[in-house]
Amino acid sequence: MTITDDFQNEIREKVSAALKDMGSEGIDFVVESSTMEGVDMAVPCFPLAKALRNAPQAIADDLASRIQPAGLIAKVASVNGFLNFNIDPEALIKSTLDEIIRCGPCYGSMPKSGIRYNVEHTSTNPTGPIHVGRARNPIIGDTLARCLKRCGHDVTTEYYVNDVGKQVVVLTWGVNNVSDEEAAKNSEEHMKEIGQNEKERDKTDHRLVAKYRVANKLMESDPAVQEEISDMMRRFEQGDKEVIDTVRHTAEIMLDGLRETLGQINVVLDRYTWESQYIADGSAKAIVEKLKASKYAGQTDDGAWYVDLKDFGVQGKNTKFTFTRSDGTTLYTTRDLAYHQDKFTRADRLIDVLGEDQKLGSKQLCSALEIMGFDKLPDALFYAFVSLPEGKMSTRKGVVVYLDDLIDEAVARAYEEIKKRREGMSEEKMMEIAKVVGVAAVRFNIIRVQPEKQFVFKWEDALNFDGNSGPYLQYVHARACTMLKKAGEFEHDTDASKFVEPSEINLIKILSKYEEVLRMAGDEKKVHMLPAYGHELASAFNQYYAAVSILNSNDKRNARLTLVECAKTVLADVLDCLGMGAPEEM
RNA sequence: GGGCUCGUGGCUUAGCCAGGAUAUAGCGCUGGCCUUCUAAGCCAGACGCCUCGGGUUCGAAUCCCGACGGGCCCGCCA
Repeated sequence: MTITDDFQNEIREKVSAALKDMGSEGIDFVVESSTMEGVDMAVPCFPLAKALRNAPQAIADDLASRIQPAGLIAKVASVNGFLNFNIDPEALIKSTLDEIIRCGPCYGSMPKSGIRYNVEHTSTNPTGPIHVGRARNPIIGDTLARCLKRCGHDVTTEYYVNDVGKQVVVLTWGVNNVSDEEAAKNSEEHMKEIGQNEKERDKTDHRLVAKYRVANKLMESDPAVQEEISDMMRRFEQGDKEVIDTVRHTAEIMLDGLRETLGQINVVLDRYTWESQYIADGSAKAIVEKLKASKYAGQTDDGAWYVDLKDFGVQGKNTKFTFTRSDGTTLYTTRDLAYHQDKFTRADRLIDVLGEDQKLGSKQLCSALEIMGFDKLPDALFYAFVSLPEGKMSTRKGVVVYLDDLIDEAVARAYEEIKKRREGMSEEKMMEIAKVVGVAAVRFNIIRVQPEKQFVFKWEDALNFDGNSGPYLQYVHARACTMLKKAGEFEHDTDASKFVEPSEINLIKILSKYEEVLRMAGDEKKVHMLPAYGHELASAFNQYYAAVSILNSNDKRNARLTLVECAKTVLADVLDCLGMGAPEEM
């Protein structure tokens, strides 16, 4: 419950009472935050016109005359058919600042809900390094998880590792049969193809993917290799423990590389769940039996089982959702059902962060769970694909930017900036800050765009450190920190009468909105609201900073420093929620 | 062929779900501001038939219908 909620409730009560006075009890109306400058909340009176048989302006005038400013309502006015309200600035200022001082980093966070959330994200196939197209997934997923925690939920993040299927088998064959020399040669060609002169980096995922590329080529050109891989596939399907373990082991090595990359951008997952587990423990088979027993189940002439989902809103020429092959073995989707069943034993609500290509699959999954009698279904957050200006990202066509390269480039760029402006700073310190700043630029650039919008990756934008960017927010944090350091000890002063500058009142109003933003970003899954808020906050701080001399302000010094500290506290939490560091200098 | 989704200044983008007053911000552009708390900054300015056409409404960027343009999907793949 924020002060804005209280304010809104007071307006609601007053307007209801006034309407009752006017003999129109119980009429519905809305209280909305106003876009007009100098107005906080408004009740549009146009919808009331019909019921009251009067002009909107007249109604607003009438209502305004019946409502006296009291409590949080400082001013009531009738303008153009709107009933406008202003919040008591003193109450807003005092309660906001006191609350931030009282809560510290937890300001804006909501009380424990007791709800267990499971956020599955990233889950890329362990067959190659993460490229910027895939990077949207961990960044959205990790940010959402951080927001949900602040909404009071218990959140677990999870990566579903696909260690079953042809791709990982091919990878495994490559790792065991392709020589280092062959891989190195392929690596060189590949780097030339994607237009880079450097050597492919010495990191497990990059090393292994070279062997995967070679294996794929050999499989196409050499029937003997094709046969070996098919044989492995057969043994895998039959449950040959040796093959299954080898494949899993390979996937684990690959995953080490991916985990390292994710760690670079501050994404750490709580749990890794292996797809092969659901074959081993028989739960995928149990799903098959359950679905077979349903009235929607059927079998093709070849013996493959499916459920028909035409009654579940699945459209198109093929409404059948197949869950076994004709030989009775399970499919990826069958295992995914077992996986979701498992997740529901560990969490109350599931969120899957998925590429938009998974939309139909996700719907089918939900329908199948419904058929099996699940009362709760997973929720999905879809994001549109990332492409490059030259077109769709594709490792095969050599149109690709690896996340590792993007991070390196951003950090190098940040290092240049620091070196330019901070003479005499130690090399070590500069590197440390560059890392934090570069990563922030990368994450911010991706999270700032609404997930459902298509995203064209541009180096120019990703390496932008100005304006609406991660480093911009960090810069403000650093500014606040150095100012507080220079100020030394001071007493908190939240006396509202000391805050009179428009820029400081604006800043405080923005601070007061943080909880609402977290609720939108978390519970409403609108993750992109958070970077927008961060920019708004940082921008307001910079305006304040430019307009008011803070350290030399006599009787207002403590009050202003208090505001700087409060802004710093909130901004630090915004940065943390975005998975970005909050440097004290830069 | 069918389904889903996006379309907002030169470029990127908020607002759309819960319709309201002058459509948000950034990049880029023009001009100004560092002997004063970090100029990764601040201030001022130019730039918009909110893709198009209908409809609903006192009122539409927002809701409905239709077109056009981009993306994604319609495997006994994962």
